[in-house]
Amino acid sequence: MRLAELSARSGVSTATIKYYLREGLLAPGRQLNATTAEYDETHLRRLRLVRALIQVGRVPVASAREVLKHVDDESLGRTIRLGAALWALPQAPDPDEEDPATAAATAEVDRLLRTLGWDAAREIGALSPVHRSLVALVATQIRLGYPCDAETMAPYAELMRQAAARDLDRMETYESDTEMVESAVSSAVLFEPVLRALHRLAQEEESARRYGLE
Amino acid sequence: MRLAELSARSGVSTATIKYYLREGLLAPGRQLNATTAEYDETHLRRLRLVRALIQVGRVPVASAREVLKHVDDESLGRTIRLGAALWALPQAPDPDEEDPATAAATAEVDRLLRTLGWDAAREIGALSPVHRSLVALVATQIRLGYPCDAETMAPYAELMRQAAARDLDRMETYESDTEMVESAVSSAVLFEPVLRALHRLAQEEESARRYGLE
DNA sequence: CCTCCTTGGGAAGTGTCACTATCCAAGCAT
DNA sequence: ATGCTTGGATAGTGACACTTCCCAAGGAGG
Repeated sequence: MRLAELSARSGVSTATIKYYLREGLLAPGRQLNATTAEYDETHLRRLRLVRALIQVGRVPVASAREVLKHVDDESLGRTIRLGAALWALPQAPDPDEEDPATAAATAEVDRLLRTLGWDAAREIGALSPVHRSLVALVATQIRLGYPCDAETMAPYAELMRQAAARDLDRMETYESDTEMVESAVSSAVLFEPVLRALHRLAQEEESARRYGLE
Repeated sequence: MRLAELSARSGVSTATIKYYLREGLLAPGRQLNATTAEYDETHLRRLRLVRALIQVGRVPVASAREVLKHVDDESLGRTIRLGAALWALPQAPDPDEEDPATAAATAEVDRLLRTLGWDAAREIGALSPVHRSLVALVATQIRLGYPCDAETMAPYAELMRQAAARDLDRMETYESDTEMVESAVSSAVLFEPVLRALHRLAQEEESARRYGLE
C-alpha cells in the first residue's frame, strides 16, 4: 500500500499523513526506493488511532506522541506501560495551590477515598495526575458554590467503580500487552466520550419521563 | 466593585475581562460615568462560570456565548431552556453518513435504546446532538475494531441511568429556573470531568487490587 | 530517448482561537 | 497639576493543526 492508498483508505489527506510521519505519530513505511514507500495494515490501524486521539479525544499532537511512545515501548512491564500511556493523556489543569478552595477540595477527596476504602488511590495520591485533576475539579466546583463533598460524590464513585470493574474484565480478554495497552488508550479516549454521551442521553430520557417532552 | 477588583477577586486579568465583555460573555457593569463602571457579585459569579466553561470545559468562546444566552433567556420554559443550553455545548463531531460504520452504529444504538426501553430517547432520535454524537463515537469504535454493541453498552448505560436519576434529584433542589439551568450547565461542564476522574481513579484502584502496585 | 505524471520529503505559509499589548481620551485622587 | 485608573478600540502574539509549495527522483507512455 502506498501513501495515496493509505490516504484513500483512511480518509486522511496525504499532506496530513506526511505531517504525522514527520511528527513521529506514525512509523515510516518500508522504503522501496528513493521515491516509494510501502505501508501495511498496521499503519492503517495506527493512523486511525491517531485520528481518533486527535479528533475525538482532542489530544494535542505532542501528547499523542508521548502516549504512543509508551504504547509501543515493549521494554516496560504491563502495569507501568499502561499507567505511563494513560498518564500522558491530557488532564484537567493542575490545582492552584494558592487557592483556599484547593485545600478544602484536597480534604474532601481524601475523605471520599477513605469512605470508599480506595486505599491504593490514597497511597498513590498526588503522584497520580488523575488524583490531582480530581482535586482541581472539585476545587472549581466549590469555588462556584456547588456542593461537591464526599457524600455527594460517593454514590457516583461507586457507579464508576462498577464501570471500572467491567472495563478491566473487558481488558483481560486481550492476549498481548501491546493490544491491551492500545485498547486501554482507545478506551480512555473513545469509550469515555461514549459513557458521557450515554450519561447525557440518560439525563434526557429521565427528564422526559419526569417532566414530559413539551 | 470596579474592573480592577473584579480582576483581583476572580484571578482573571483586566484585559481578559474586557475581552469577555466585548464578546458578550459577561454583561457590562453599571456605568457610573464615562470612565467608571461598577460590577457586583453576579458579575463575579458569571465570570467564574465563563472561566470554568472555557478552561475546564474547553468550550469555544462562541459556544459559551450561545450557552449563556439560553441560560439567561427567561422567556423560555424550563425544559426548553435547559435543552437549548445543553445542546449548545460542543459535541463530538457529527457522524459521517458515507461511512458504512455509521449505519452499523445507528442500528446498534437503536437496538440499545430498545433493549433499555429508553423510548423518549428513541423518539427524539437524530434530533438530539447527543444521540448523533453517540452514533459517531460508536462508529469510530467499530472502525477501530473494538466491540461496541448493544450488549457491551447496556450495563454501562444502566449505570449512567442511575447517575442521571441522581443528577435530576440534585437539580430539583434549585428554586428558580435560572439557578437550575445554570447548575445543569455547570454540571455538564464541571461535574462530567469529575465523573471521568472518578472513573479513571476507580480503574487505577481496581487495577492495583487485581494486579498489585509493582 | 523524451516528456509527463506521481511519489516522498521538507520548508514555509494559513486559519483559528484565546487572549494580550498598546494606545487613547476622559475622569478621579492627592 | 500630575499620576493614577477607567472603558473602548485595534493590532499583535503564540500555540496548534494542518496545508501549500517546491523539489528531485522514479516510472509509464509515446
